[in-house]
Order: sequence, then structure tokens, then C-alpha cells
Amino acid sequence: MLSQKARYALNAALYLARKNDSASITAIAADREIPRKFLEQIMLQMKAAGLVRSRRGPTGGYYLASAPETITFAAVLRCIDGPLALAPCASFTAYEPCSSCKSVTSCEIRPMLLAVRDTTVLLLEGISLAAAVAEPPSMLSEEKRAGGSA
Amino acid sequence: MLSQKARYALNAALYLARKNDSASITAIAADREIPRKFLEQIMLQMKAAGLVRSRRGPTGGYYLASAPETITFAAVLRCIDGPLALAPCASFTAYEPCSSCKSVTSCEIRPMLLAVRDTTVLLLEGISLAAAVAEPPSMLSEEKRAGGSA
DNA sequence: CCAATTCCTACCGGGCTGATAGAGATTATG
DNA sequence: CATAATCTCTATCAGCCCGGTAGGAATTGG
Ligand code: FES
Ligand code: FES
Repeated sequence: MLSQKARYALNAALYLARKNDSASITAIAADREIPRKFLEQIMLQMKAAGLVRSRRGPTGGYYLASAPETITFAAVLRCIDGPLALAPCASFTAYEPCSSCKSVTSCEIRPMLLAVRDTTVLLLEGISLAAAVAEPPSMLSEEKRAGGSA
Repeated sequence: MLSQKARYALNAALYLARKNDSASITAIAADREIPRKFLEQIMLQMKAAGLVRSRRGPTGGYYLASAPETITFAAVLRCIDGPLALAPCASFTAYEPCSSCKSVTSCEIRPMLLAVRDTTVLLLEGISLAAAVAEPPSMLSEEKRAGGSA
């Protein structure tokens, strides 16, 4: 389960991708129905991660730091929810041996964790903001079925 | 991130699959280094889900309810951590429209959620306890690469 | 100067996580 | 039958995280 915060972040990013221009927090919050003060923190987090930039003062606001085609879902999720992996031992952005598994190398469940992480990040790094906003919703499922067997 | 509890559950189930015989909680806890009283609750949960059965009294213990080949990682994870999907709107075991997304059908992030869920459950329902315990750890990664492109 | 905006930090209630505790039910064995 | 080993049930707990609120400080256009 990804956090509410992450969904808010995605929605905000997608809003910016659609608008293709700077927008104030108030505007984003109103359009996507996100608590305004909460969104502030989220935008700050995305800014810290380098995904968006901002300008202050009247006429200020937030805008994407790079083209919507270059910003992936994976990037947004990582900067809000942290690593995508299901366990620390399966993350390569924040690897850490699982406490309470005797040995990482002999662990019987880690292969599964690695497999899940691999497929997940493959998918998530393949979806950009641009792809998500301008898309007949069938595309994703087709793409997925391409490799399907078993 | 899956919970510690879920990892404990998997480890316990794998222990039973290896042993292929009934085992007491104390024995499982000792071998897999799981807090004993905590494991009690976990086993009860797995029993409630129909994955394991039990017998009381001395010589009692837990044993798998069916052949290790028929018990999937997905089943174990579901009975401990709940749905595998990243959001309620993407779960088909526990579907529920996401609060705070205006419309489920027009949601721009749901297609991604569905794609992730599909690949994840495909993987997780394909791995049985039997497969996990008797496996040259390379197999999984090979299987994955079979469909890979882009 | 003024107003609109971002930036920063603190706070808070409620629920979940990872346990621990202890008493009760069941059953093999002497 | 008594005993001991096991599962079963329910309650409790501390600590953390999640979702959200609050208030002010800094910046900047008009
Ligand atoms: S080492 Fe991470 S789950 Fe076993
Ligand atoms: S509806 Fe579930 S994320 Fe938008």
C-alpha cells in the first residue's frame, strides 16, 4: 500500500504536467482536492528531490524541474514513500540486511523480493508523467501482456 | 514494504515445507528466530486462512494444510498483510474506490496501480513454498528476464 | 509598503506494529 | 486421574508513523 501522501504527490505532479506551466499550491490543492497545508510539505519534499522548482512572491508557484517525459512515477514515489522494494534487503537504493533473517545469502524469501522489485521498478521507471496524462488507458495493459506467459 | 510479521509467516511456512511434518511453535520459533508468543498469533492467522492446520496436546503442533506445491507466497502474504495492491482501487480481493480521487475511472494513476498489481500477483502466485525451498537461487531471475524488453 | 506566495518547524490525535502476558482448552502419557 | 505439553484466546503496551493542522518567517511582484 502506498501512502495517501504519495497519491497526492502524483496527482500534483500530474497536474503540473497537464498545465505545463507554473501553478500555486492553492491552485493545485483546489483542483486536485488536496489539503492545502499538507500539500505544501509534499511540494517541499518533491523540490528537495529535485523533481520540481519554485518561485516565491505573487505570480510565484511550482513547476516541473524537467520535461514531463523525463519524470517517472518511480521518482515521485521514491521521494515520498522511500524505497520501492518490499524489504530493505531487496532495495538497491537503500540496501540493508534484514534484521531477523539469519543470513541474507541463504534467505529463502529474498529471491522473491528481488524478483518483485525488479518487475516493479521496470514498470514504474517506464511510466512518465507525460505518458500518464496523454494516454488511452489501454496502452499500459497491452504493454504488460507483451511478455506474458505462464 | 511488507511487515515483519509477514516475513515471520513466510519463514514459518517455509520451515514447515522443509520439514514436511508437524512442528511445535516452540520448535519453529527457535529455528527461525521468531519471538515465540508473537509466532503464536501468526500461526493462528494462517490457520484462520486455511493455510495450516494444528493438533493440540503433547506431540501436537502445526502442519501445512495442503502440499507445499499448492501454497503460494501470495496466499501467505495476503493472509497477513492483506491485499497485495498498492491502493484499494487496484485490489480485486478488496476493491474500494480511493477516497480523495475524484473519480476512479478518470484517475490518472490507477492504470499504473493496476499494472503493478497484475505483474506482482502473477509473480507471487507463481511461487510456491515448494519452489522456494528447493531452488537454485538463479531460477527466479531467469524466469523474469524471459519477457524483458525496454 | 502591501499582499501573495513559498519556506520552515513544531505539534497532535489516532491507528498500526511488534511485541508481551496470562489464563483457558485440549490431549498424550504415566 | 494427574500432569505436562501443546494450541487458543484476549488483553495490554510502548513506540512509531500517517494524515493533517498551525503559525510564522522569508521572498518578491505591484
Ligand atoms: S533477508 Fe530480507 S527477507 Fe530474508
Ligand atoms: S482512484 Fe485509486 S488512485 Fe486514483
